[in-house]
Amino acid sequence: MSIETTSLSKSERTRRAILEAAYSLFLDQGYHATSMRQIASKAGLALGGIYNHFGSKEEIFTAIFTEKHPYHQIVPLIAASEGETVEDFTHNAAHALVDALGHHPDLLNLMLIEIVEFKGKHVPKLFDSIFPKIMEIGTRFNRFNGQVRPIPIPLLMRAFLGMFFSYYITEIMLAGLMPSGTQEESLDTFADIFLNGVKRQF
Amino acid sequence: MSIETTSLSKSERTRRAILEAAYSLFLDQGYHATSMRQIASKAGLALGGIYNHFGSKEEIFTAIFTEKHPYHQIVPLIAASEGETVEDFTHNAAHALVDALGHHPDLLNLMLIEIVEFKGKHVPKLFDSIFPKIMEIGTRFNRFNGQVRPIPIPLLMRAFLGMFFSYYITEIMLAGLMPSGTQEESLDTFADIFLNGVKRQF
DNA sequence: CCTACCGATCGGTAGG
DNA sequence: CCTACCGATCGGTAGG
Repeated sequence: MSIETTSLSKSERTRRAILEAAYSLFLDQGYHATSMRQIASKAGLALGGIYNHFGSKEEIFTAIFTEKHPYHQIVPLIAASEGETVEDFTHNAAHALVDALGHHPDLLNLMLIEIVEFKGKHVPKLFDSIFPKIMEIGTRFNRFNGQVRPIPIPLLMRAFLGMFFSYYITEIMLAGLMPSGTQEESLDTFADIFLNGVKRQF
Repeated sequence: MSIETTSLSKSERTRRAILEAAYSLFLDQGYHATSMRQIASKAGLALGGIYNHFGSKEEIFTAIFTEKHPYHQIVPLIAASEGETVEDFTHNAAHALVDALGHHPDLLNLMLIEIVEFKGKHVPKLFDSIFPKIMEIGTRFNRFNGQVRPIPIPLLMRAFLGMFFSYYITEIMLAGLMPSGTQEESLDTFADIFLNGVKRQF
């Protein structure tokens, strides 16, 4: 952010400020509970000024949803993970993810907002740009031929991503309430379960 | 609903009507996008009438969250599932759940609304009433001594519930977008992965 | 990009 | 339980 910002046009910088402000407010309060006035105030301009950059409140959300969706961080990270065996790869990918997402489960909130407040209506458009990358990861698993049980690649990918969703969601819902050790241990266990779950048995 | 309703006092019937109306509206639109006027209209009374039964909009949500939370359906179903082996038990529980929840993933929405729009602030109170039941299920897994790898019971329960969350969430996000076979096949695969994941290897 | 404004709708209440 | 109303706030716009 620091390097880029200085080289952006003033209009572009304002646009980013609006997106950043709206992004953090949406994560914190959800979409409908966030007002255009809050966004304007946090972005440092008057209410009316927003409409020079976005046509409506929903247009702001759409821009955020497609530009800042965690998929854009998650998928490349997984794709960049290394490992000769399924074990290595799964663990590396799992930890790269959690390291990068920090322990900020609210990154998932963008997706949850989309489900709760928009009934997933923006998903199809986003999906088009992401599907190829997901299948790319699928081929990574294919390379571990014989190490993985015969599960259709799309389902395997769904389960792999699902592992993270379930980790984060149960963390949000149960964090601190269940006596379940540290977060790292929990993730390791989740990764282990997935790993043993997809591995071919000998 | 049919048998009970007739034996309830008029006031109690109105209360239920309000809860039912609000429930379906919340699932459909989320909390902040649903107005008290919509709830009143759908429940068949005037706006002011609601306040004879609930002190505020949030009080309605709190009542719904604690009374109609899917946990109340999920946990007993799992507890009632049978099976001599971990395999049988896991599969029976998984299918009992999906049969009962129908294929209505939006039942999960209550929980997602709580996360997105309330930041989980009602969870602790709900958790108190549910924790014992969850641990009860944990002891079920304990009975399968030697069949399951040594995973702390709370973590095992978290992973088990997480399996369903991830199934439903990925279904919402990817349903129809990914070429991944029927829903039943997908659930079976999810259950299989969990099962092989927690099973002790021989 | 701001000021000043629009009509609409919000949650909630008084008074009967 | 309804009618009629409250002040506050909403998303959005005109005009400069």
